[in-house]
Parts: sequence; structure tokens; C-alpha cells
Amino acid sequence: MSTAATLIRVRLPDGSTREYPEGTTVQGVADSIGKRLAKAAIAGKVDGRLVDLSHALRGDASVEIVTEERPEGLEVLRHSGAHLMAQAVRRLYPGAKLGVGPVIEDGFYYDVDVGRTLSPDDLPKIEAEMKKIAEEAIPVRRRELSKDEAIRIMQGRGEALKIEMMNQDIPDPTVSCYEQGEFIDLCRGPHVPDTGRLTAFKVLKATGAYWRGDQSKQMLQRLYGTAWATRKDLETYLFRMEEAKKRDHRRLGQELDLFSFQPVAPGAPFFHPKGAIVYNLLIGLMRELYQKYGYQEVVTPQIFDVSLWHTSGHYANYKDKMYFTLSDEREFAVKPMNCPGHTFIYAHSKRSYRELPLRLADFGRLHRLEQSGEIAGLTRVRSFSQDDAHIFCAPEQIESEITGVVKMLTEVYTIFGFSSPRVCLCTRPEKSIGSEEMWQKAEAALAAALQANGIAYAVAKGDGAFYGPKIDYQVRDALNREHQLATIQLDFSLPERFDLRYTSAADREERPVMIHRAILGSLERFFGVYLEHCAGNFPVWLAPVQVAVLPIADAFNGYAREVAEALAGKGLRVKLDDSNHRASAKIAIAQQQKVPYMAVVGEREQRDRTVSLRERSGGDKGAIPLDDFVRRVTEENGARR
RNA sequence: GCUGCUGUAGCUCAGCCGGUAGAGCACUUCCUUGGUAAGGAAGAGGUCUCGGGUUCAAGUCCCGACAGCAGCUCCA
Repeated sequence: MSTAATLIRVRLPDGSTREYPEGTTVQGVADSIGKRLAKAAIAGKVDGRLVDLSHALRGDASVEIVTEERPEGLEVLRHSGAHLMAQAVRRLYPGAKLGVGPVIEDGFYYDVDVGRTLSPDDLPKIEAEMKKIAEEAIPVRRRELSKDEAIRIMQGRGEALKIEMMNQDIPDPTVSCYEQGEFIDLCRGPHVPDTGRLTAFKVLKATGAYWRGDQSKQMLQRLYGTAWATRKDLETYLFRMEEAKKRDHRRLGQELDLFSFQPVAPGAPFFHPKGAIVYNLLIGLMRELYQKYGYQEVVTPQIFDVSLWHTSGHYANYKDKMYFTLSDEREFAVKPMNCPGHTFIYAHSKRSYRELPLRLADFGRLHRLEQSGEIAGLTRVRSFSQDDAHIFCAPEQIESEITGVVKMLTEVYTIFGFSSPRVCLCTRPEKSIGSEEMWQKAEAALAAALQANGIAYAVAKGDGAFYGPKIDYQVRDALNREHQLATIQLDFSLPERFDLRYTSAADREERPVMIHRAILGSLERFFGVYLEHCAGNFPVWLAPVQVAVLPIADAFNGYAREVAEALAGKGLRVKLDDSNHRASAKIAIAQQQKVPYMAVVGEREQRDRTVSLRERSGGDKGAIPLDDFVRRVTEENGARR
């Protein structure tokens, strides 16, 4: 160390300040703090900017050491994982071209062109090569290069895609590259100091992906991988994935006999009796709340003359997703939305401001021709219904109406155990109708309503409906995955297109505003999301079978029938299992069907007029009097628990 | 829609280098009448998704259709 070295002041997260010679690296700072930290360090944060450990400090700065357990540390680890995978691919498939390799939730991917499609057999080979490179502990070096020089290097390596990126997307005159052994990649970084830091990773799958997500461009192979700080974390993650698979709603739908799909109607679910019970209970809940929140339910047609869709703007903006039919020499379209139909009910009579807000709800079946590759289980279907409603109101009622929707929605989500939703304000999309002022007014009104209710939200530019901006609600499920459910859309266009009016207090003809809103959203999608959320363990009020009555032997079938009738008499859903299985088999079957309560009856129960209770969560809960049991389940059912 | 993978009994799946189809569960019948996660036996059940092609011979190989699954910018 030169005696003339200038000292710089480094502020640490705990507020303390230390002095170091200028040029000290982040690793150097970590080393000076402690052995454990020095070892766990994976990157640094200098004045809030993520940098490599090898980053040399050139002046006073606040420095944070990022360890691999921290979210940023994991991100660095995963980004390096992507490089490691790319290096393995370059070693195994000479001439392979690299696309992009970003970090994603729980892992990373890298798009590569290896001149053919990769099969599942390729994955273990790639992973084995990655292990080899990791064990070599190759130092990772950052290089700042001029763009021209970087392009020359990439040309030498045949990296056509990287060159395209530099030419088209990177305006900066200099770029950074990361080098590890014979491998070099264009990358912002930061990265781990050497490949030996990668100890827990796995190559997960390979699929096709278009270069830059553009269908007209070449198809690359997207390799997915994951990396974690420790092997244990990796195992936990893989276990979590297995658990998620077990509660996949398509699988549960089959196992619990809730619904099915048939090739004759792609994207259109068939709800079996048990599934239909749940489906109708969801509708029942909403109907009850409609009463409370002042909605009126209507029933409207399925198909309309195309002229209606021309007026509404759907023909121009939504035609690709609509079903058409030529019948009676007249062209009709199957409705993809309820809104235009509702305008007819509104316009059927002369409306006064005294009637507003008019809230019309409709569980009508909708059909949308989603792209064949988009449809999946219940989450993306072509035939569905929504807990849909349209609120016709005066402009000055917008805020209070939206407040009302927000209140109702909170009540609903509480019932289902979805908490802290994320809210988005979606603005004007490219394909849309209505004037610019109209949109600005509508977007401002939604923002005002959100602010008035103290709701934090993000803006999703261009994600609105074609007729107006919207507020979307995303909830997190039991596995911490996000799902979009509620939507609240503001619409000044349809009232104009259908020339809707009301007479104001000042006896003037005014234009109402329409608020489109759904809380569960599509009932089909909600069904799927909730089924996964509860893993098929429906609460008592939603369970297709609430109680399974299980006689120990035929001799007690009579009493078992009495028990079943006592429950059914209270409107409860009961299944009497009078098969000749043994009690333990009957229990296993009911357990697998995730029935909340099992009432086992034998000689003792018959004598004492009790049932031996067993809950889905397992274990014999002992005998309770039949009357008490009926009361308990009835109460729980009514309370929607 | 595009790319890849898959399609065998009601369900989950096996079926080798092409030689006429198998298991477990479920179902039917019989035996068993049992106390908290599956008692035993017998039987029935298949146009191997559909349509073409290659072959002496196709569930198996090739082409096409349909359906399902995964993916299709979370921007170096």
C-alpha cells in the first residue's frame, strides 16, 4: 500500500463510518468487518447501487455488504446461475448462440439457439456440466469495453443475437461484459466472484420461446433453472413445487369429481354435481350481498343481432374473440360481455336522477374465443359467467359508487381468506374508443376514488378495457401466487353510443356513467383459484359433502339413516356410506374426498343417540350427542366457516 | 395462433429392436359384518384419440387432424 494513498470515508448500514485507502474493494470492506460476513458476501451496494465484490471504491460512499440470503444476493446468485448454464451450453453445444438470460421469480432462464430443440434428456447433461464448472471455481471478471470492442468479441464468438441486442437496444458507448474462463457474456452484472459460489442449482425445463417474444422471429430454446443459497433451500423449493402440483385445480377437479373437460367443447368446463354445488354457492353468496349492497339481478339473452355489437364497439375492437352464427338469414353474435344488453334495460324506460345509481347484476354465460394455446383448466376458459354488474350513475356519484364496490369486495375477500390485495389502475390501451378528454376524465375519476379510500395502487399503462380505464385487484393465495380477480371499469363511451340519458333535478337531459364491475371475476377462474387456495379442503359452507355418515356395520344402517336425515333435514349435504367396506376403508374414502366431518356410528352411538366425530384434519374426536352435532354443523354452515 | 412434448380400460399408468393388449384403483357379483386412512375372491370392461401412409404384419415407424400439457420479453 502506497503511503500516499488517499483515505476515503465509508458509511456502513449500522450508521458507523470507517476509513479505507482509495481503491479498496467491497470485498476488502467486508474482510475488515468480519470473517463470517466476508465469507457470506456475494455482492455489494454502493450508494444504493448493486455492484460486484471486486468493485473498487473511488470516493466517500455508503456501502452495504449483500449476502446470499438477502433478496438482492439471491438475485445475483441466480444471474450468475444463468451465466453458468450458458457456459455449460456453450461447452456442450459448439456454435450455440445466446439470447437473453434474466433472473425471474425463484430462478432464471436463458434463451439459447443450439440449432435444434432440447429434450428432457439434455437437461441432466447441462446440469452435470454446470456442476463441473462450479467445482472448478473459475474467477468471474468484469470488463468495461467500448461497444465496438464488445461487438468484435461477440463476432469472434458467433454471438449474432448479442450483436443484434447491442446494435438495437443499447445506446451506451460502453458496455460491461463478464468473463469466466473461456466464457464471456454481455451483462450489466453484478455477479458472484467465482463460479464456486454456486452450490445449489437445478436445470428445470426446456421450452420454446420466440426471440424477443416476437412470433415472426426465430424460436429459441428457453432453459429454465433455479439457484439457491443452500442445498436445503433448493430442496425446500423443489418440495414446494411438488406441493403446488398436488393442489393443481385440474388435478383436484378430477380427484374430487368436481368438473371435467371434453374435446367436443375445448375451453368449456363441465361442472359435475359436486362442482355445481360449489359453483352455485358462490353465486348464492353474491346474491345475498347484492341484496345488502343494493343491486338488482337481471336475466338477459345469449345472442344478439350483430348490429348491437357494431353500436357497442365490440365488433370493431373485440371481434376476434367473438362467436358468430348465421341463423334465420340474420347474423347474430354470442355475447362476450353483458354490458350492451344492460343498456337496453336501462333505456327501456325514461330514467330520473332519483333512480340512480341503478345497479344491474347478471350471472349470464359469456363466450370468448380465447386463442387455443391460451386456454388452460378453469383459469382461462372460453365459456364462463361472472358475478357481473353494471352501475348506471350520475358523474358525481362515481366516487361513492366505487367506494361501495371496494367495501363489498373487501367483505367478499375476507370470507375467502384472501388478504392484502394489490391494486392496479389500468389506463388507455392502443385499441380503444372514446375521446382523449373522456379518457383523462375517467382515469382521473378512478384515481380520485382510490385516493379517497386510501388505497395504494400502481399504474398499468395501456392495460385498460377498450371502452374505459379500470381498477384491477390481484390477490395472493395460500402458495403466495398472485391472481387477478376483481375489476372495476369506468365507462363514458357506452352510455354515449347507446344514447343513455336521465333527467336531472334541474329537469335537464343528462348522460349517465357506467361502472362495470366484478368481484369474483369469472366464476370459473375464481373456482380454480380458490380450489388451489384451499387445496380442495372446502370450508363447511362450500363443501359439496359436509358430513359423511359412516355406519360400522350393516346392523347400524338404520340409525345411520336417521343421523343422515337429521342433518339433511337442516339443509345440510350428507353422504351415507352404507357400502360393505370396513369402517377404516369408509374413513379413508371420505378423507380422500376431503369431507369436513365424518360421523361414525355403531352400537354405542345407536344406544346413546350420539355420533363419533372425526374431522378432516384427522383423529377421533370422541362421541357427541346427535342433536349437538346437527346444531354445530348447522351453525358453522350458516356462519360460512 | 406459434414451438415442443403427450394421447393405451372410468382413473393413474406399464407395454423392449414392429409380431393381434397389461397392472393397480374404481365398477359388478359373491364371501366377509368389521370401531378411525383401504378384508378376500371371481367377473366384466379396449376401434390403443381420429384419419391417412409405410410394411407380410403398426399401440409401436411416417404424415395430417383434434385434444391436453409446457412455453411464447419478468428486457444485456
